[in-house]
Amino acid sequence: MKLTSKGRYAVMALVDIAKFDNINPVSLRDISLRQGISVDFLEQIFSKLKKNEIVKSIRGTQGGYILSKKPSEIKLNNIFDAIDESVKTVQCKKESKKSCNGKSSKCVTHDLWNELETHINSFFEQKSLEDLVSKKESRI
Amino acid sequence: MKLTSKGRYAVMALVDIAKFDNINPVSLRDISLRQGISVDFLEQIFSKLKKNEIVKSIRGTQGGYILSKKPSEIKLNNIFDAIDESVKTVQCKKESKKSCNGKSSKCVTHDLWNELETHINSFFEQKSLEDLVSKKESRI
DNA sequence: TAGATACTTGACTATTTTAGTCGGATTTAT
DNA sequence: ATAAATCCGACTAAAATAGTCAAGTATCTA
Repeated sequence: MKLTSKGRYAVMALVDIAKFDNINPVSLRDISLRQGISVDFLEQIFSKLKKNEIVKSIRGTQGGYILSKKPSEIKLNNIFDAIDESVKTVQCKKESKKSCNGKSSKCVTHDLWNELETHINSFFEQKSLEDLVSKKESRI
Repeated sequence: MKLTSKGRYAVMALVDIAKFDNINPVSLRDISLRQGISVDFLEQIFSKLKKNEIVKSIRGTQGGYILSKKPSEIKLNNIFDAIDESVKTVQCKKESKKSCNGKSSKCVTHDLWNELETHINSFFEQKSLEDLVSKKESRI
């Protein structure tokens, strides 16, 4: 199991935006420079983030992106869902019924993978952008 | 993030073996028939499982594989480690020091990915083959 | 209003990973 | 001897990943 660059970059970029005041939009160029991610790749990612209302865009000079919610309201699972990078431990959800015939171990492991998926998602559901940003600021 | 077939198959195959008494070796052909996994692919997987002492092999007719430890002593992380399928949330472990320059968000997310890795691994470390097999037997 | 900046969109591509396949060799019970 | 098994390494098709590229549209500023 491994995390993709797309997922990692999405979080990095959003943390980058969250660090700044939400007043001024942050351009992809700035994020690109600070985080070392190509603008073209960021465009792809932000296209989906926008479509799923994680960010809002402002076009034109001095434009960029701002978070569409407060950092505390943006959980990691929202981000991963938005960019189609959520956790998948089984290919076919409907397979469970067919294969539970006693002979196969699929039945047993199917439950296992679902448990695993739930376990990982609970992590993503607990962490918000604010958790990541405030760590840096070390507030009381 | 997703689970690979190799990892899923490895667990399925080992659960299959664990269901039988550890007296008689189980051939890959039998596992193949029961679980619907090609023998050739199973060979690859078992080569590594053997190298990492998860299973023992008996060659020749009536040969096959047996678990080299008790099901309760084989944790999922042992299996995933054996087949190089462990969790990887960061590419480069040594990158952390270089990139923590204050400008980048890498520092923050680096900690996050490590937390995630630990979180997932704790799941794998708790689950043993026995947990999976006994679920089927529904003992008191 | 010209130009620069920045988002928008969709197609394209190289590389890597995945999920196997294939061929042949060796070992061993019957 | 032969059949059933593990062993071993090379090979490959398909999919996913990690981008790149090109052409457009909107908006601010001088």
